[in-house]
Amino acid sequence: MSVSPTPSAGPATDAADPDWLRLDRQICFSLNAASRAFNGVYRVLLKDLGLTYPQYLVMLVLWERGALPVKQLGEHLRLDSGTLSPLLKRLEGAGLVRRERSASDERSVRVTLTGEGTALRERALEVPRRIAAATGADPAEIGELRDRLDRLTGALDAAVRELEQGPAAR
Amino acid sequence: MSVSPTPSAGPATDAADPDWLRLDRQICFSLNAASRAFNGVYRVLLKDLGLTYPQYLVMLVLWERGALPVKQLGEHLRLDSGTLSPLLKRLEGAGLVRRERSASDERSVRVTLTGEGTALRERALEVPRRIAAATGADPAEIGELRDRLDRLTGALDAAVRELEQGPAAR
DNA sequence: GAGCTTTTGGTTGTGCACAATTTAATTGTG
DNA sequence: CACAATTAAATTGTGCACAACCAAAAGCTC
Repeated sequence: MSVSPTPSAGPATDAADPDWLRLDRQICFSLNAASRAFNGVYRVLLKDLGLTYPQYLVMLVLWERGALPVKQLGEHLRLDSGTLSPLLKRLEGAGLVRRERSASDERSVRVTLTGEGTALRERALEVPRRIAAATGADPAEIGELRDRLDRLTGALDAAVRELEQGPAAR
Repeated sequence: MSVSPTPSAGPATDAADPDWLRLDRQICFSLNAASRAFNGVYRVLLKDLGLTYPQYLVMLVLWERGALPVKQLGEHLRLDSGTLSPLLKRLEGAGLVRRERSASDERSVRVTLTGEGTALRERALEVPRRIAAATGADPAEIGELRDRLDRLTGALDAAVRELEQGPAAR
């Protein structure tokens, strides 16, 4: 591969080269740190709105798409019911959404914005600008980073599918 | 800015332009998704070792630096005792580390690798290579992404500090 | 229509992140 | 020495992520 050989040590055990573990840590670690740092900024900015960051994501989808069943909400956000069910109950408890069984399909639960939930959008409008300011990067750079992350996510998801069902061959 | 104006609607309220919320969602959302996708790959690769991803990070630090007090472990990983204490107890329960009060400073708890914990390193050596393969990117691209994320994290952390103590002025 | 599979949500349990509080040991100051 | 302030961990409580499992409702097939 195109991995540059370690210029320093290790003639003896190439596989035990500590650099492998260090390099790796920095990749995954950097992403983890960035994710949590982002979370920290959102935590501060959303405190006034009474929302957590995942709750904000749910509200964004509802503001953009209107009422949705839980299933579709989960598809937009890549979250399953184990995460969404309690989250939506808290949003309902806060008076921002209603959850009501569909009449046509009793299995489906439709999530609808209340008046209060719709009104909250006004106060959320300035959040993106403040986030952009916090990143200290211009929109073009942010866009490039986003594309790169999306490609990475696609590759990682594909790798997981391959790892899980590839070797076992079902 | 380079944000393309919405071709469709909204002449009335510029501040209510839905694009702001959409664009924003994609930045934070992409990072969140990438972080969780990475977590998914690690989950699969680390299952054999009996480690979760944060536990793996702790082990990486210990393999690299040797025994450390909880405080320093937390500084390396940006994690506090609320996260580390139960995590370390689980690692101790798995027989990978020991936790012992320092003799010189009874407040401090020193985390030490057991023989089993040290031995586990051998089996972890192949993880980075498999992660790199899963990303589908060459090391140079990964390195660039890492630098970008680190810069982003720095800017976000600075923004949080400013938001929290700047306005209030202590 | 009886019986099977699929779909949709919910529940439970484990583990992590983080804020807030608590305890014990140490340090600093009079 | 007494006493306040600081420090290191632990604990508690809330919320999210995800796996595993369950239940009810549709949809199918014969």
